[in-house]
Amino acid sequence: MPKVGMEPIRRDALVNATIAEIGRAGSLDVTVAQIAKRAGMSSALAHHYFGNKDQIFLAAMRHVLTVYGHDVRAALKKAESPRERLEALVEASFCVHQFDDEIIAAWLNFYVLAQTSEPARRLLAVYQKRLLSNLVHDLRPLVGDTAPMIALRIAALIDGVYLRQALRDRAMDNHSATRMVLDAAETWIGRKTDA
Amino acid sequence: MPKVGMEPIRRDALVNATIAEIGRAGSLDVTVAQIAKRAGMSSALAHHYFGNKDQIFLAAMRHVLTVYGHDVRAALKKAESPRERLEALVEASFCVHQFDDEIIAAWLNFYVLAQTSEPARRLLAVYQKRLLSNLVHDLRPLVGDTAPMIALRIAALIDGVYLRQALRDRAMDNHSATRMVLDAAETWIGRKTDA
Amino acid sequence: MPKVGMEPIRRDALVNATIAEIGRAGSLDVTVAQIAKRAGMSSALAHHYFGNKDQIFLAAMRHVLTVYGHDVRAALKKAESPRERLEALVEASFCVHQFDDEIIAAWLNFYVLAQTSEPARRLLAVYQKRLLSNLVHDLRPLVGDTAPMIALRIAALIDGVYLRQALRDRAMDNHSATRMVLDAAETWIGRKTDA
Amino acid sequence: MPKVGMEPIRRDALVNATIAEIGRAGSLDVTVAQIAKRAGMSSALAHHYFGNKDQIFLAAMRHVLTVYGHDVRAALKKAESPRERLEALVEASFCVHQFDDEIIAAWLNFYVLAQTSEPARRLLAVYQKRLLSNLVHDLRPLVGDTAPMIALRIAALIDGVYLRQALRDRAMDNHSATRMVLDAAETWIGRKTDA
DNA sequence: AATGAATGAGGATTCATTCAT
DNA sequence: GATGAATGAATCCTCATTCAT
Repeated sequence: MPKVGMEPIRRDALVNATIAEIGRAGSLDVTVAQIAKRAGMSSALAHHYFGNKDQIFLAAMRHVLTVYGHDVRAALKKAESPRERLEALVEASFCVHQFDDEIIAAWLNFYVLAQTSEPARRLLAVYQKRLLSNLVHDLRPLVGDTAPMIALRIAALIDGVYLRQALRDRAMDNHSATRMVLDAAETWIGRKTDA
Repeated sequence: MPKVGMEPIRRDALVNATIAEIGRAGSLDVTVAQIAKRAGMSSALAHHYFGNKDQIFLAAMRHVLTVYGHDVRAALKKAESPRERLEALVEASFCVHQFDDEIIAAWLNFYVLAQTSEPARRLLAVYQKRLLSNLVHDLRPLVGDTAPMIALRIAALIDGVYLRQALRDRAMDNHSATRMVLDAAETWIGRKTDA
Repeated sequence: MPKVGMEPIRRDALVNATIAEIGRAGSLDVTVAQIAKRAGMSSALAHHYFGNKDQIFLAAMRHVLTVYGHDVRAALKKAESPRERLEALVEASFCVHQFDDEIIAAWLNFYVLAQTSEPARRLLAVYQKRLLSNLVHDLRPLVGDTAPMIALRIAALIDGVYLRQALRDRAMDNHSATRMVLDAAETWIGRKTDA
Repeated sequence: MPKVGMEPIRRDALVNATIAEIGRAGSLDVTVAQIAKRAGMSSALAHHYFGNKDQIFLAAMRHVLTVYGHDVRAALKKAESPRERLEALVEASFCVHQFDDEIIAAWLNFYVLAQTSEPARRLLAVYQKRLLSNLVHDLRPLVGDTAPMIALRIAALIDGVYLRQALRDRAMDNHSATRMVLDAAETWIGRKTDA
């Protein structure tokens, strides 16, 4: 067995384990030992690769945001009109990679982490800014100057749906979530021209 | 100094200190000692009055929800039409007692707490259910059978605004927040009768 | 209600509560608060009357030994021959006041207390010495110079029966216990002359 | 210093330190920190290896019982007749490993522990049952059907001697203790054949 | 006489992190 | 590269004890 090139494998395993453990615990009260165990290694090794617990959390966050970014890009690739792109953005936000109990719990906790950790806050801010600018970009042809305002509403609505989902009380599937946001947006945009 | 009847005073002090500390820390990683110190007593006394840390957190949560409930009732009292009541509900959600950095941080963390603690989950669920049923009640005269759906959108929107506020990035004041939600709702409701 | 003359009542209540709590807990890990609560008063009052926890334990110990002393004297009063007195001593050791789960647990724990507390050790030593001298006194007419040796055996046997009883495993009632010790002693003493 | 395979060494050290500390304190009021310190390590490491204090106590108890078991087996190996085996059993009970202040204090406290802890109770019960069945087995050729009764007497006598020893008052050495129990038993058995 | 109020001192337990191998 | 070993620094919680009333 080659001992070289293990680094990316180990790091991936830790990142995934981190998300899984946060999901399981429903909070950031997760020990490095738990994460490492799930990732199949010693906690010492986790430290070796990441330096400290904060870095592990940040890497996990980066991973979630990266996957989300991929989902968005993939969805946008298939879209051909502004309205399709808009739908793609919302769909991506609720796509199966994202709208999963584990990931939702992770998102919620990343918001909490962002209260304490400046790097975490920055990561989340970047994601929000990107979503907003995407939304504005695709809304402008449809609604003109009210695009920023409506984009903000849509973004907030998406976040709100996530937050409520985190309570698992009146759970929705990803399709209903997408529909709900798109239907709400529909009224703001005005009757469809194409879509 | 009276040496009797301290219990309610101490409990209040602890509850307030808890919210303040959660706000300061931006997380539930707050020690009983910190809370007790801010409340001006020993941690032993905090345990004496609340039994354990969870109970302290729950009491703090109950307090926040109670204050919110008061705000809602006060706002509703002045409202005279369904539409006014609707506006009152949204306004109360963003009223100055609620839309304060400290309280917002507390809310966010209570959502996290609800992931772990069944009593906490129940408390939040009650609050959500009450908000929803209030919204539905006042929307029905305005929009008929779509009331539940629109109520859900409004509730999600409110939560979303809170969540984004928690990042303190593009901070809104409570008026803008209220306006944003009401404007968004306006489109769904339509200018049926009046205000 | 007269407030005077409460002291002996309170002290008795505390002593009884102490024994009961030690019995319940099966150990000396009993808090002053628990004892005071069972005795129907505040722990502060318990301290007022006894000074500190050690004194409470010692008083409880003294009480148990005193009751035992009474039982012995009462039993001896009815006895008319050395052999009857001997039987009376053994019977008293297993009489219903003594051979009760609560009291047995207390005895066992007093032996433990005696390891740490010199006054406790002295109390137990006094009890042992008195039992021994009683036994010797009544054995001498029956067995002559071997009395001290046989007394020691009987005393040890009694203690051993107590110790095994503490495990509640192969529980005996007080009659069987008495019989067992007396039968054992019988052999050492030789065939009965009177009794 | 080897940095691997420390576990058994550490566990042994902790077990011995536990017995020593219980002996020193004369009670179970011994902190993990004290035990760990005597064993030459941090209390965190003690927890790492044993999980919690109860497990440490149980391990210490198991150790004492195991050593006793070894002593018994070793003594029995040299015995050739029932009577010799009987003497061996009693001797082993008072052998130098057992009849040591530290170990006696430990035994006494394990009896107390057994009041609270079910596993502890089971351990003691096993030891008692084994001793009894050994005694019965070797008494039967000597006394026939009264073997169980006499076994019980002997067992109780042994325990009683231990209990009295715990007070350190009229301390015996292990030879006198053995003699005392064997002499007492002699009368019950009768000088049937010889040894 | 009686108690609620209050705390300092501790004790079990956890955990991130470091280190030697 | 990998890990078991090890610990200091917390943190929750308990409790005997004191004090003001």
